[in-house]
Amino acid sequence: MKQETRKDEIVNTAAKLFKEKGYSAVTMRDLATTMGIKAASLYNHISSKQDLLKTIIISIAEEFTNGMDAIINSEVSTISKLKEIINLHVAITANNTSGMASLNNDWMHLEEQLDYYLKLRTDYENNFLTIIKEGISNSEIKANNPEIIMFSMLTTLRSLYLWIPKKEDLNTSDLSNSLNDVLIHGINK
Amino acid sequence: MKQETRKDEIVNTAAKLFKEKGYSAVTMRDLATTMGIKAASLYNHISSKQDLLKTIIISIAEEFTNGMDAIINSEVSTISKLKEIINLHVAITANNTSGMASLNNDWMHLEEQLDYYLKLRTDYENNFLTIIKEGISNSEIKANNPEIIMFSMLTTLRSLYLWIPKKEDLNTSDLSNSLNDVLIHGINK
DNA sequence: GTCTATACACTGATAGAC
DNA sequence: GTCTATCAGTGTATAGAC
Repeated sequence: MKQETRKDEIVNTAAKLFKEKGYSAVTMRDLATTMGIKAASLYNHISSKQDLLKTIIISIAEEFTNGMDAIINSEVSTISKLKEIINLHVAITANNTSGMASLNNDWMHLEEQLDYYLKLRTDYENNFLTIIKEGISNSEIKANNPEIIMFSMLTTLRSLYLWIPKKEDLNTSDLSNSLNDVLIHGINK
Repeated sequence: MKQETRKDEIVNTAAKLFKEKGYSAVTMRDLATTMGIKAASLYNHISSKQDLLKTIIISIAEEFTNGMDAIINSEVSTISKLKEIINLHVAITANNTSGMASLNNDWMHLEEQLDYYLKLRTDYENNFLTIIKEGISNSEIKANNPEIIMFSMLTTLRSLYLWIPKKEDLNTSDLSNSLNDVLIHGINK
């Protein structure tokens, strides 16, 4: 564990507030009050409010990109790859629920980094879709509309940040397994 | 079709802008400019910005409540009830994609109506969960964690607003059927 | 139904003292 | 690392003319 710097504290506090009210509704004075200091003091550690958003979102987006790159290049079955994608989302979200909220809801307020974020996001979705289409080709997956399959899985996984903090006794591997059951095998008997 | 009043035009334009940037990031001047008038003129038709949010969110929330009340009181199988819930979400979302974005993302900015909204939402989720638990009791549904089943279905359905506008050639009944396949029957062969 | 003019609180951010 | 003081710009909303 790296030592948490003052900037890290500010970023983490900002992420929590952004999760509650959204980037635009959180003022630098709100953030400073929560930290127990004055707004001007924040600027000794960060350069702008936008800097906070960028720091929160881009690091998580890159985690997803790196995870997906490893998965798509692994030589396992499609069903195994999908399980690994579920594990990836559960692991990243459990580690940073607040940041996931900003990633999902406030990416449009990125300025300089918006295009870069959108590229990471599009690439991720394309890789996900490729995996599903492979599964349909090799008959591991039913020939449903692949976009709907991806949409359904991805929106569930992207919304995990809403759900994980509610379960105080979270076991990430139990959660991954349950999601795998529901998302892959369906719910009807 | 009722005639669209000036207030309706303002509400619909506001919903579109709220969908793009979120309630807090949209200014009354933005809204006025989009309408082709000055900000002050808006106040001849509405009483406040908050009034717009309330109008957008509460009417949709009540549609969901009414739909759910009909479903939970119908005497059909659990699988049929779940199909009807999917139909309900597809129908409401197809009819008002922008409003669904505000419902999902900006409900926390409601003021007087916040508690009322939260009650409608909690009741809806409890009814949904009751239906799933009934299905497990009567062996229509696998004995997975019912909260995870609801979470997975509901987050997918709540995110439909992101997906429906992308499909220019939308056939709502095809979409409902595809979602039913994926959500109920799973994706693996 | 829309305008101009205006109020006045709040916003992100900087300068410079300690 | 935090403070006080401050600025220029923007926020919602109102009053009153046309």
